[in-house]
Amino acid sequence: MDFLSLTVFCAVAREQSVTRAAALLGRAPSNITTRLRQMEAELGVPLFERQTKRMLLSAQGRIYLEYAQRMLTLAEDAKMAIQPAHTATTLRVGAMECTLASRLPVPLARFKAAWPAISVSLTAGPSAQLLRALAAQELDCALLAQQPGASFPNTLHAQEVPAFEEELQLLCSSGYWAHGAQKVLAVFAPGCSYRAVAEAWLHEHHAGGEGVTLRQVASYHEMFAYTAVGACACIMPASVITLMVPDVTLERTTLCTMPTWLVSRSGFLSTAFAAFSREILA
DNA sequence: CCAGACGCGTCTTATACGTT
DNA sequence: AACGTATAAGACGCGTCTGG
Repeated sequence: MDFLSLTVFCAVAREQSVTRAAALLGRAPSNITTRLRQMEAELGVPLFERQTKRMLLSAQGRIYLEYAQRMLTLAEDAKMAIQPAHTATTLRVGAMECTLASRLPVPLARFKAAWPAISVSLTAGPSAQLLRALAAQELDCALLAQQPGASFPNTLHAQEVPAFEEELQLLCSSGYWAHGAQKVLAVFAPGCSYRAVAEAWLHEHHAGGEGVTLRQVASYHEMFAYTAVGACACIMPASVITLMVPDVTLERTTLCTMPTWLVSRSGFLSTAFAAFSREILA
């Protein structure tokens, strides 16, 4: 078993196809097939269930994939330990849009200066989507909001550390709640942790949301613009409001604080991730 | 120590086979 | 017919062995 075989195995597992894995790795499909057969012969178990047009991981294959990825990460780490300036690697980071905008620019700049050979791939999304991507091994780590005490899904086997404390504020135009008209609360799509806070707040303060409708928006800028013109109210982190630098008079009421966690799969620790964690938690 | 012979592993190409 | 996997045959590169 060598690292090339592990790379081949991981590629087929990811693509679910020998042909696509072969194209990805720049090799002939038969070469990929041979590698897999050698691995299966050596291990004595089938790593894949061959279907008509798909290669699906067997139960043993799924177990082995985790180890294969760890071995490849470890190998990359070893190279980085020897030649930190010349080992190109990518750290896949997921983060909520607000965290990306308000919290990450400074630590990311510091990280890039200290580790120029490490590329950072950034994915923005709501917390639930980031958790799914983390579980599917599409991300190495993610920054997402979760109430203290709430647990992450068992399937993820997550390890998490608190990174930031966000103060969530209710933002609205002056006297917005005093008007008699139908009220609107701007929120992000389901899966956003702050939307859950907004819904809980509605439930508690507006009889389960009676008389208030939710308007789904795609960005904080959209949310802020609707709020500024008095079309709705919204709940957003104070750090994001600060970024907007509003020159309009809006009422701000602090509702609660909520931690943002740096989450990764249990046992995952690469040099790149360790360095990134240090910058984030500094 | 060096050069050639040899064996082994890995690769590609061509082709067969099964399924949709 | 198109797509995907498996197999066979031959080419190539590399390491080891051996004789000069």
